[in-house]
Amino acid sequence: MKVSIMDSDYLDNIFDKAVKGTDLIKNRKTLTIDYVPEKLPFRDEESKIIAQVLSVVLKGGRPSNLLVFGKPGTGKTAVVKNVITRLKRKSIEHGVEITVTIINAKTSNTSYKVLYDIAEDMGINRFDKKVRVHFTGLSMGEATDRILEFLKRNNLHVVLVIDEIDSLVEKNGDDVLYSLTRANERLLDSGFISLIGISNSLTFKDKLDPRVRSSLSEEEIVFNPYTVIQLREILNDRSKLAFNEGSISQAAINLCAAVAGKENGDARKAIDLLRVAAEIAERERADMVNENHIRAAQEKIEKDTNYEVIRNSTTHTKIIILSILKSQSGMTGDVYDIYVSLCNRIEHDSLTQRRVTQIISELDQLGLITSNVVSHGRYGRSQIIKIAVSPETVTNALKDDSFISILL
DNA sequence: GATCCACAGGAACGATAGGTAT
DNA sequence: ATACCTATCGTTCCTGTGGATC
Repeated sequence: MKVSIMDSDYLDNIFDKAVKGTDLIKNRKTLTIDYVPEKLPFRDEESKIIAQVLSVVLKGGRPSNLLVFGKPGTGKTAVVKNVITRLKRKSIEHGVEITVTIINAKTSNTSYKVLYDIAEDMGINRFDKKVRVHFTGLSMGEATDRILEFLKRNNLHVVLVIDEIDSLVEKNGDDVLYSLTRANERLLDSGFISLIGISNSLTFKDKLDPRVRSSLSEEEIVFNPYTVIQLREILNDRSKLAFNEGSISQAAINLCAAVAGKENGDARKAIDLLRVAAEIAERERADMVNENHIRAAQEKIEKDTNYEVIRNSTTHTKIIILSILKSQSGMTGDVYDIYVSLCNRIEHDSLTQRRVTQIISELDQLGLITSNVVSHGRYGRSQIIKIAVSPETVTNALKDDSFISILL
């Protein structure tokens, strides 16, 4: 009986703690990806330029199209969003009507889905039952026509933000962008579209058709990565909002900044790291987030993402990952042979080598494996493929699949 | 220097699935 | 009922290539 009393004390303690809010974290929301702070440190210049470009809209003019470049986590999206909310506020003050549509090209990963999202966001489907842009079934041309028709009829001034625009072009080419940049010619004076493209890739422009390129990048702005010192200050600011006084050590913040600094100055990752570290510290019921929590968080993030990616792959992809793990040499031919024999063992049809190399290069892009092309002279050219994840993570993730677990 | 291996990776295309227009 | 739309996964066919060996 003694035990159960202790138990209940112990539980009470947890609940009390939770209720009293003696947690480390004061405001959890400020550590999530969606949170956009009021002021973004070190991005004044960039904000100014974007604001200047867009300010034309307040006088009823069409702002130049704008292309925003920068590595992930350099604050592109946040700055653009910030400027736009301010612009909206001002436009209401001045009695100017503008429509702002923000879409993410990575989540809506096909050309048609992009158009659908635009239509949805602008509210076409709510206004007009007859000329809706449906989820599917329309031709691309018809969908664009309907969107433009809608703009024309309502004389809308649209600022269209396409986030991660590079992933759209990568996968589907620039057809959509072409028709969007040409849209103003068709609209004449009834309404307009201003495009703001946000790209993670600096070489994005090279993949565009020259006509699209020149029209899309009437204005350009590059976001440089944050330095470690800047990251530290950002994290300091953020942790003042997020944590209770004295719940995080300066050393932990410094380490966090250093880690993220190594990863291209990615502020998003830095903040993510902070959040996971805080969660770990809370679970341990530590009274302060310290450097060890940051290190643990780093490990956890890496493991979790890889685990999820593998677990959610198709059977073929899983077998290929396993083949790479089992292969001694890591050469394509070797991996493929192993793959085929594994497929035979579970009586699963095997894919052609062409398809397998494609899947392998997809895995490479995800960072699950590394591959280098090596020439063996007379004995041909091949990739050397290696798993970039710990073998335990792989086997853990594969264990859940009853099909595959036999092969382990 | 020519040859030739063992692939890499582009292009075109088909089957299938989910849908609209008339 | 029929024509037509796009996306995804896969196949077939193909051209290109770094460098050890002849």
